[in-house]
Amino acid sequence: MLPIQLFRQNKDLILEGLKKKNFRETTLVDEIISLDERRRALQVENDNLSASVNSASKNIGQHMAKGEKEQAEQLKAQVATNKEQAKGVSEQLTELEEKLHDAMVRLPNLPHSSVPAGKTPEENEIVRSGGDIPQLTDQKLPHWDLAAKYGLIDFELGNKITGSGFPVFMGQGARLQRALINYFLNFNLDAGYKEYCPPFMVNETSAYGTGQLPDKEGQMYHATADNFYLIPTSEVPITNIYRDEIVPEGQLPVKMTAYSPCFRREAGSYGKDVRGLNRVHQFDKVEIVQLANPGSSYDNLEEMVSHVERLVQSLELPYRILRLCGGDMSFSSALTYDFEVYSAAQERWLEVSSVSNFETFQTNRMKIRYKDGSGKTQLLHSLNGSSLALPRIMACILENHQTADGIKIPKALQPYFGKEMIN
RNA sequence: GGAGAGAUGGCAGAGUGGUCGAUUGCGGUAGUCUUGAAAACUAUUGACUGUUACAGGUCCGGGGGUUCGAAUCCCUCUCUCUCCGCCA
Repeated sequence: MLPIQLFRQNKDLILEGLKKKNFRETTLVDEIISLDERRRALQVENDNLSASVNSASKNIGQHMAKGEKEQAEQLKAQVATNKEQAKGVSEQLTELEEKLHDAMVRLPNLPHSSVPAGKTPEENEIVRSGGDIPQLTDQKLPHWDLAAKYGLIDFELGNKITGSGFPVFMGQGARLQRALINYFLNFNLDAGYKEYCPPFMVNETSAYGTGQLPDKEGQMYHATADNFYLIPTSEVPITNIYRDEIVPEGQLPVKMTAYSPCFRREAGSYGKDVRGLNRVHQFDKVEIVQLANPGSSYDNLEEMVSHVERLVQSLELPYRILRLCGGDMSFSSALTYDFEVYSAAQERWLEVSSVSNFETFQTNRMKIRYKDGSGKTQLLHSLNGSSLALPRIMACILENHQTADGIKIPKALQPYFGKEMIN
């Protein structure tokens, strides 16, 4: 949610940003401005009525105490008419506030100035790349075949137990999952992140706070009996830890990390995108989240990007970092870097991490604030990134590190996996 | 699941219809004293909205009601605690 002050002060900036993000319903902006003006006028009217009721009520009390019944009765009559008016005004006010709020939450975040214009993923900007693409033999296999060959993952069994998109990891495959989770968490801890193990279901307020609601309603699994949502990422519970909090400036930046399974309905996906581990309904991910001082949040973003980069490098995988164009960015983000790893067997790039600065878009909804040097309460900036999502990392490890003798485990991972090879 | 008790400012904890946005203590901040620190003392210290700035308005778990007036009375929802039951 954008701050309302921005609409009053700099409408053009909003329109420009929305255009870059290819957001079409720009009439919402004028609607918001006019709703806000009407709301404030009504607010003043309402406040004045309340003020006169308040002071009259005080006087009534004093008259009653002195036994001056007549004056008291007169004031009562006056209060009654005031209250009649106030009732109508406050009903209108509530209605306007709701309308205003509904309009505000439908607007996406504005892109940072460095975001390239563009509508499709092809227009994303390649920032840099690293690692070497391995030369595989003609016997190279995609990960779903490797998973079957070494007994690592059973996709069919998942169908039987739950449905498609719920793979069963087993044997060395299950062990590799556990190794990756532990390695990622430790890597994040070493960089100063605090570890959390949050609930995997959240209430409506939390889902709304990080922007999943109302924007992505249909993408989350919904436990309707209790009105809980299965988390699509641990960003949701982790960021909500600080909902309605004022963080002491000395604690900034707040750095948090968590492992969680992630649940996504992925309605509308199809084709080669969903083969094997490329797109599943339940997967594991280690997330990093920061709450940062607005003055330095883009430094924090760069720091997170290079953190994730070192992690990808340590897995000995070829990667590239993209700066997403306006049209490919998420609803809530102001600037997003995507990490893609090259799958030498599928001969395509797979997204494995997405690192974003949300500026005040989430914190405005969640009221996550700090006190600045002059003692004024200000919104913090929130940032997050995957560090890392497991399925495609696993796919790429299997595919890129396959040899005739088995699959080589990257050095950094060996202490966690306990072996040098899957064979 | 059953029965009972409760939810007040960063924390603890008063307040059961009328200057209560809220006594007090702790904590925080500033100062006095001190070579410095501690202690002691003094002052100050909630959030939101709104105004150029004042003023004004809202908030005592959420929502609704009674009343001229509600932290205080009534209804309802949520959550917490205690006991019983069940249970990884």
